[in-house]
Amino acid sequence: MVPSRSPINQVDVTLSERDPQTRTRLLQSAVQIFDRKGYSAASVREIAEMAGVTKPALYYHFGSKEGLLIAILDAAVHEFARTVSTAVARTGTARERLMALCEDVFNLFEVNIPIVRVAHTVFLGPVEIAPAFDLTKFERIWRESLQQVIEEGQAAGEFRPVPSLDVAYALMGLVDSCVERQMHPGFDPVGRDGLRKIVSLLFDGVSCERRS
Amino acid sequence: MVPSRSPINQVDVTLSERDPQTRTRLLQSAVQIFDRKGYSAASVREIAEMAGVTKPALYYHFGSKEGLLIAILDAAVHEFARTVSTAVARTGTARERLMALCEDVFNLFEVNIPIVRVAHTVFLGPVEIAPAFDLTKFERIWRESLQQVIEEGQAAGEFRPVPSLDVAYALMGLVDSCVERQMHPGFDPVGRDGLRKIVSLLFDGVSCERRS
DNA sequence: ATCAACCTACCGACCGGTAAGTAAACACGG
DNA sequence: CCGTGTTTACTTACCGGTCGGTAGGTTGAT
Repeated sequence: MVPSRSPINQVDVTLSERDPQTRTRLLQSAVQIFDRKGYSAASVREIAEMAGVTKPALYYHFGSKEGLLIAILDAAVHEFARTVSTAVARTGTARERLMALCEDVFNLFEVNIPIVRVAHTVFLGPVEIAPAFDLTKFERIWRESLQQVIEEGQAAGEFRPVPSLDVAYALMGLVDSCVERQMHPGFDPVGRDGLRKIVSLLFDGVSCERRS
Repeated sequence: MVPSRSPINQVDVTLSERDPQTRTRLLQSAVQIFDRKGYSAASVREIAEMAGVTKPALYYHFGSKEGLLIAILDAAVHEFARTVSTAVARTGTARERLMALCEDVFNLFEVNIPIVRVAHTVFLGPVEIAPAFDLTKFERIWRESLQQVIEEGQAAGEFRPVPSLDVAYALMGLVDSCVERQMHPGFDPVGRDGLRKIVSLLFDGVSCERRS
């Protein structure tokens, strides 16, 4: 398995231009390997080979294995923030906007499952392996956006006056669990329709008679 | 760090009896190390040392690193099944029984967070590291128990006639997300009270006007 | 005498990371 | 337009350390 200038594995390269794609290919390869093997079990050799370069090229661009992971997570958190901020700017009832926000986050995660798995296992996984990167950014961005729309809906008389934080936790839990069901082959995927039905349950309630 | 017969680290041993605690101590040590370092990054040397034995003792009892992991997960799934089956046998309204089931599962997970983290990262983590063990057992046991109570509640006219699977998914998602918030130091823990409030939201609904 | 339950000592493979060399692109004084 | 540092973006070759796993001996109980 010699590192080749024209790697057959995955990303093909137009050839003979020195830099411009190397960094990107390293990032793409790292996401794949981290996804399949996990961060700890992934080897920088394998990542570099898949990208068609050698190990020191990786260290030139990212400094360390952890630097590579942080670069991936950094890009992910920026894309997540972009998705959420555009979703919040929509119009409609608070319920419609919350549903759209949940769907947009679900869609973003669904098309980036490898990155989601990496972030997820790094975040909830072993404490001593955790990189110098604040993964709670994801949670804070999402929670604050949700709470904003929820409180607007309560001010408009659309929602009952329950604590907006609890509603935000509930919505995040529902979306997360739907994403997790997409992540594992042993689960029946719920899909966007399933997500809509489940989130609707939270809005409308399950019990016939309401308490409170 | 010489493996000692009377390990100061964690589990203390009554001393000089040869076998009977070794297997148990290995399991307890493995849970701690897997929790802190993750399965891949954990070393069998370190696990054996913490248990006060040497590596071949571990291989004598469990055959391989993966065998050790499977033994942990096996015990966990049995305790989980026991907890769920006793919780389902309670009396009361369907809502009360579902709430109690969610609380019992939450409590079980809360006092076993290291094992939960190990199972969680192994289950949702890297595909190629996944052991020869069916983690969907957890999901199946829990989902079927929930659906049973939900359908009884619907038959009694206590719940609206929505698909019981959707309600089960929602409840599992809510409980899981509360557990995940307990797992990470960067989150404000929600606790049992938070769980009750969040699950109540699903029963009573958030919107003022119900659709459907 | 047998056997379960370990121990010591060792294996080859692979790990993350680095030192030192090099080819191409670029900067710039003449 | 040319020669010539300087810099960028890598390369080959190597390091000490650790990994999971095992061969074979030892010890105490039955």
